[in-house]
Amino acid sequence: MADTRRQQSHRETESSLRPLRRSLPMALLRAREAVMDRFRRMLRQNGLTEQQWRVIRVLAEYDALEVSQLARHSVLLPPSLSRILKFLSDKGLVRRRAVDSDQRRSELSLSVAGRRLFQRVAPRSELMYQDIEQTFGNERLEQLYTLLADLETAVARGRN
Amino acid sequence: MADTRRQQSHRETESSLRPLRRSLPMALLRAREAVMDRFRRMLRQNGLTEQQWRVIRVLAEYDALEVSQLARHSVLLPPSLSRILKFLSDKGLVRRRAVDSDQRRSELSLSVAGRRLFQRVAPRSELMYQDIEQTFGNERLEQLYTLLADLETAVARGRN
DNA sequence: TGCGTTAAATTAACATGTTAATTAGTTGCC
DNA sequence: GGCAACTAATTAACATGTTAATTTAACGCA
Repeated sequence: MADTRRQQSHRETESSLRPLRRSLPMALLRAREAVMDRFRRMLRQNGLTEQQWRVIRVLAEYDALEVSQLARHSVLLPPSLSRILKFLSDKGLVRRRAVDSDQRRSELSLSVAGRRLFQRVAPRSELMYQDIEQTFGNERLEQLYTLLADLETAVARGRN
Repeated sequence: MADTRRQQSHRETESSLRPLRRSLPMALLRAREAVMDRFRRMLRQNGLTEQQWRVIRVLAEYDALEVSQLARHSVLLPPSLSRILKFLSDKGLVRRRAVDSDQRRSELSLSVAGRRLFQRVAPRSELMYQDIEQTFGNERLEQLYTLLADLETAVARGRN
């Protein structure tokens, strides 16, 4: 009887935090890691990190964006994006263009090489998505997208 | 007509990757960031990062674990965990105990101070969970947990 | 016993996450 | 016009993510 605790082993006399299985951040993290594991391998073979690819992908979709917009769309904090943009423009994949009306801002866009890279990698990415759709099922995938968006909205309320 | 492209603006003549709204990794990331934003603020006020708290929480639930197990349960890669354990044991929150049968391994557990910290922070964490449950609804939360676990299983299959 | 192999954990190196501080440019208002 | 307040972006500093290399110990087997 010295140790009857097992799975739910936090002592009942101590503050009782829900078990890890009921942690939403953990569940989201594990699911994301499971999905990204496949993508990361593919991206690495193309010399890209997950985040670098996000930036390229956003620019391919929106054509030209300022840093703030790019940060929002790619879900990157400005400091991270700054470093990534330095890397990508050093590699000649991204171009900067000054904005006349405001010298603090600049517009980012893909270079020709950047577009070529996107065109090469995008099909592989798309294939993986389709594989997931097939394995997981379109219906459940739709449910998941909906729930995730709703969750985002729900927790965003009551902040600020 | 120079720019009729809008949301779905990647040129149709280029390889067509799904729009960002249909990216599962992005959706998972945004949802997680929305949730974590609240937790991170609270944890920081207690001098902890998200990952340090994960480790403490796992140890509170499992009592004593070796590094590999701890890494798996806290969803941290061994290199990250090594650094975090150095930090936590420097702070006196975690203790190491050698394993007799195998000198490469060691067992980690919370110190008294670590347990006290857990007891102080856990209630605040639990409150946030309950707030999310209330805002988002228990039923949808259950659906989400189920879908996330299923997704994990689905994409894990067909790997190695 | 000795040695090649495997395994656990850490360290190394570089990229990103996170918050605070800084820089440079803009705006409002007198 | 000039200055205070504000804003966009970057830089700084430290923590973690990621893969490769290294260290140390255990194991298998001749």
